[in-house]
Amino acid sequence: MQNRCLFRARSAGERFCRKPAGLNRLRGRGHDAPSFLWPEKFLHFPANSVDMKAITFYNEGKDRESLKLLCEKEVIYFLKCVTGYLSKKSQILMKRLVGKMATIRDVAKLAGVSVATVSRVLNNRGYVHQDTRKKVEEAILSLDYKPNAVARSLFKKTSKSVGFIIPDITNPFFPQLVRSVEMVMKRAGYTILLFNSDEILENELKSIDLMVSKYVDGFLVVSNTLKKEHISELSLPVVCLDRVIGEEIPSVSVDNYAGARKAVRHLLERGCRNIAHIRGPAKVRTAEERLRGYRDEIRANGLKPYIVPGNYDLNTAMENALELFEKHPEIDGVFAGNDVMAVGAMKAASKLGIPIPGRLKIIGFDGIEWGTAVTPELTTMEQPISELGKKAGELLLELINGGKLRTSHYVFEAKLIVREST
Amino acid sequence: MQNRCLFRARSAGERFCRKPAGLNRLRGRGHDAPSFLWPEKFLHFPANSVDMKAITFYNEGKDRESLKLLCEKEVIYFLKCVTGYLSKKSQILMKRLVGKMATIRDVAKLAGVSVATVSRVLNNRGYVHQDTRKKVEEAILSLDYKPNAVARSLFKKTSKSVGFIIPDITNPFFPQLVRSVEMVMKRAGYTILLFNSDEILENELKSIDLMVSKYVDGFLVVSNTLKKEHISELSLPVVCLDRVIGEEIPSVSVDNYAGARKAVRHLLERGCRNIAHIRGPAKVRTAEERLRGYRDEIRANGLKPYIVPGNYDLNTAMENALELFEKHPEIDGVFAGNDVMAVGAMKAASKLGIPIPGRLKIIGFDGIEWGTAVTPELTTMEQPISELGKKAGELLLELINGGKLRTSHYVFEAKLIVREST
DNA sequence: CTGAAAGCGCTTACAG
DNA sequence: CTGAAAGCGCTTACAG
Repeated sequence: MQNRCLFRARSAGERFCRKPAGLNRLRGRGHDAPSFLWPEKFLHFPANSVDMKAITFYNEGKDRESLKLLCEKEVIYFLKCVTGYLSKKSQILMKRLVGKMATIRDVAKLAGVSVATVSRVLNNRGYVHQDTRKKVEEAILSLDYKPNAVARSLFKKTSKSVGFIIPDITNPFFPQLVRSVEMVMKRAGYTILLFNSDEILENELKSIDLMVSKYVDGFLVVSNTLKKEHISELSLPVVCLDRVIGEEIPSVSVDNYAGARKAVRHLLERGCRNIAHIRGPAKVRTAEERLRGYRDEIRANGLKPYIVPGNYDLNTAMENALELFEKHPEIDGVFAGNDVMAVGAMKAASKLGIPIPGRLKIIGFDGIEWGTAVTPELTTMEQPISELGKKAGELLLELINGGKLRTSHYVFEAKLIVREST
Repeated sequence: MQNRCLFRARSAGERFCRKPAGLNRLRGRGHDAPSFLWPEKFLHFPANSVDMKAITFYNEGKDRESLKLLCEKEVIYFLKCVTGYLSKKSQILMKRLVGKMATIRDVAKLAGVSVATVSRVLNNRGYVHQDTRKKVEEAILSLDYKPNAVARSLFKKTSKSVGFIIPDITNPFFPQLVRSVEMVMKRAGYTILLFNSDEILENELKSIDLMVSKYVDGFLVVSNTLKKEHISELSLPVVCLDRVIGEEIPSVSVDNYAGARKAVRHLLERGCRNIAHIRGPAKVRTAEERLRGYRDEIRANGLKPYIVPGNYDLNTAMENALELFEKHPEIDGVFAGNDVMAVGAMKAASKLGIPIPGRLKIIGFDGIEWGTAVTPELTTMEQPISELGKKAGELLLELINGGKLRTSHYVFEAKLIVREST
């Protein structure tokens, strides 16, 4: 039996890329080897020595064992030399073992056509003869070839991915938003890069730089800190979610002002006269708008406003509500800036033994799932979160496909969901 | 004044890439233009006509106005021709207006060095003379150059990004997990690609294909459906989270069995004798383990098991608990497979007027924030979610950097958090 | 209908 | 210390 050895050892740590010295003397020695075997391409594993056992295996036709051993031993081998006259099955096997993906050239070679042709059938563009197409498709299948997205990106300057900057996924408002955005984008073949910004401008800017360098096709952002200057120079489709950044940047949001007024009106209709508002954090647009809505509605009814600070989180709201209820036992209604704070207020009331909705009625804002978990269930101004996400995703897609950035602002209505707390 | 016109109109929709007919006759006409201006590279905008106003502006030295007009009018212009002898300031301006990023070649040209040298200072590798480095850094700054991550990826076969497949971000267990993973990965310079799988194998496999084609450096996965065959052939670092997939795949999880026994033991210590278990979905490993823990602990104490199905969600659990409580009024303790279902059980009890913890004690599993929102606050077996995520991220990073996939399984303990429901 | 070649924007081994 | 050149894996306009 002839020696089918194709492998060659190098000293450990050695690396080279092209024209390694001495390699031009390398020839195939198998009876089916091409006469001249200049290695076009090869992989490198820091090697110690020729692995005789592997060679023996290989000579005995036990490809799998041989290759496995070589991979384990980290021996250099010359991929192209080998694939040049290995059986198709072994070729695939080898690539797998080595974690090397088949490329368009492999497919072309196997199908006996040019890479251009393969590309054409891949992209279904231009003319390809039926028979040629068939050959190519077979090659693709047998090599389990998957086009390399990175290479495609580099040429097309597009990556089939979009970024999504949110303040904090841990805030129960966002998971649903992310989910609905992902759904639309995935359907269109886009991947989501998720960034939590903690509302810190620097983080947002860093994320944007990263996205740009990765050729994202656009991004969605929920932010108060970001200004239009940061975005408008980007010449990249951007859609703002939940909060409007500027006239020029398309956005999808909810009418917080109207929603707040409606919430207060609901409490009024339920007979409340001393209505407090637990407000969200200063400088957060949604919080400001809800506060304004509360103020205007209270004023319009000639009532006295009670405003306590909150931070859109449970504990601050609970503590401040506790203080409020103790200082102002006349309070009979609370409009909380969001559901989480509403739950905080409910806990405060429960601690003081104030029955809900008997002596105190509470309404929140957002419509997150928490509201149905608590007892009594929370009345709230529900935001159509999924629709927000869906719309934003669709808008972004439209911008990406249309190219030109049209400016448009979509405003959804918050919807009163009456449950047990009012 | 000389005509500094550099722009040339084409008919609408026309596209070309190289050697457009007639262009070899194009010359620069500005006094500072190079003598021969073969366009190496240019951008195309479907154009209508030469914009004389833009040319006038340009001739008057009003670069900004000129360029703006041309961009608006979508006129072809020859980037390289122009950048060839435009002032540095105008160059930057132009690129910005056109949404074209500076490349390494622009930097090289501006600094008067080769791209290799620029690359060297960029990557801080190899020798670069101080003065050269300075020149390059200045060019980088003045062009606001950012290296293109995609091109780098293509060469390096690495993308500084990792995937994260989870069942559903909407499940309150995952946001915190995602957050903590993101934190470790971001610190190391990695971006997260998020995939919601809905536990559907096909989705998971699709996501994996996508990730591979995008050269992710590894990924994290929470899945029951994925088998080791799907992963082990990938030669890509993978870490399983929350659920173990196989001996070979490194994992980070919680000892659900022990946690479940501890939970039941806690109820026993609190005096419960008829303890029910609302189990999680069949075939979900965590659910099975918790069930087994419950069963063994109950059996070890010679008690009778009560097991009702649940689906890790609120409503199913509530309905089934309702039925259970009505059929078995002797039940005095509930161990729910997760917190969400525990809240469901609480709601059921509250509907039937069963006082908690007076006549019924409830304990959950997970330690999600919900538990503190409800009244009474939920006793639970808290999983160290953030630590899980952190550990998983670190493990993945280690695998990515180490290259070799070592197998290791980290198991955390669930911790009893006694609150008001027991 | 098909292939050769140039190019996307980087990095690296090699040869000065 | 620096530059020319090849290559990562694709796509596309052009020339058959």
